[in-house]
Amino acid sequence: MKVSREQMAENRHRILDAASRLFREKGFDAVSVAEVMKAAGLTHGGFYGHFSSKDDLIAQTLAHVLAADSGGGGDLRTYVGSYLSPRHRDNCAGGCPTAGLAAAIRHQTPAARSAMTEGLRSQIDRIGKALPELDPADRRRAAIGSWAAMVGAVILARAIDDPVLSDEVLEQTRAWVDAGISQVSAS
Amino acid sequence: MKVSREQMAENRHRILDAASRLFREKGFDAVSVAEVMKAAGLTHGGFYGHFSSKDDLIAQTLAHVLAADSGGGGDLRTYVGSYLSPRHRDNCAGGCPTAGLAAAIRHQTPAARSAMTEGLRSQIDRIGKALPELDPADRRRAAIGSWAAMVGAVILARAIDDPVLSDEVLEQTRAWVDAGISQVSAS
DNA sequence: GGCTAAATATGATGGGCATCATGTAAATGT
DNA sequence: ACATTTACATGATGCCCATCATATTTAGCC
Repeated sequence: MKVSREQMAENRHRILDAASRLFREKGFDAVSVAEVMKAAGLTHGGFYGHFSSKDDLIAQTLAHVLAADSGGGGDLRTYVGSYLSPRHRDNCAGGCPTAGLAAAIRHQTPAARSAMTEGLRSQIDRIGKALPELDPADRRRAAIGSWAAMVGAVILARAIDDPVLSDEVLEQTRAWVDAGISQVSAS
Repeated sequence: MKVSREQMAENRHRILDAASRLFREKGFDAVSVAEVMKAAGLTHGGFYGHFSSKDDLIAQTLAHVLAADSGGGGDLRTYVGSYLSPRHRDNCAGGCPTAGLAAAIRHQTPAARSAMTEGLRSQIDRIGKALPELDPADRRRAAIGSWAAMVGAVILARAIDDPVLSDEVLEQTRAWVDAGISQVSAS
């Protein structure tokens, strides 16, 4: 049955949100189109009215979730602390899309890779802006190095099957990033 | 046809090597059992004589490749430099299994996760041993923080669709890790 | 109010893949 | 040397999934 324009727009939004959560939680391959539609409260039939293919859904979902990805205008240390927390590690579905999906981007279409690239570019810029006390070269290096460590630590912490070591990876990386930012600031 | 004991052992080894390369290059899901066997010079029929399932192959492949993963007894800065090189970024199939597979471990069986955990534990220890000038607490923090940054940077560099930014992520992370190691050493 | 087009539902279709069944020939032990 | 076991090959089987075909209902326009 046909639905109103605004209902359709809301449906589309729900599909993207559902896809975003499911992809982060289970990976692109392990989520079926039908599963996404069901999570959005629809059936699989209407899917191709919204997207031309599953690859198209992936690309649009990435653009959607990376645009929404704030990173916060707040204090960088606070952000690092929450990023490198057990809570974030355990919340794949609602957590950072870069940590959850960056490694899988390699196997996706150019459109998806492009969306991820732009998301990373702006994330690096955002972190850089949170380090105004540094000169531009140090700022760039600190932003990229910190971001790589943060993403890497969450990926490793999620891969590790021992809660003690997993917690340690998060906490030591937090201390390391904090120290790196401070040391550069002091140099 | 039956083959000799040693031929069978060699076949098994070839299967694991082929699987290791294919998994790193294309991911666990995108590689079929038949593809692995073909790459090993066999047909898919004999597979279940060597492994009880594809999941079993994944777990054994991880144990195989992570045991072989040296990380080198050489200089840490040299290792970091080669790890964070465009050459390594572009060589998924032959590159670090952690960078290629860690993010996918989340969706694998407990046996696979356990193999990855042990691999990471020994890798962190190895990096720590390459920092003998630090006291134990700093050493541990530097080892974990550096390793997280290295893995994260390679994953990000591989995800990015712009060679300039991708190269920059590698190079800036290399500089950041170098500086971090030095700063801690000097503190 | 009635017509038309569009959004979604239900129900195929076809291919890929993990796993299994069976055949075959060679290695191993006596 | 022979029997037997066994490692591998060939050839199903059945499931899951992306995509398509068709039906249905209702929004949007006159």
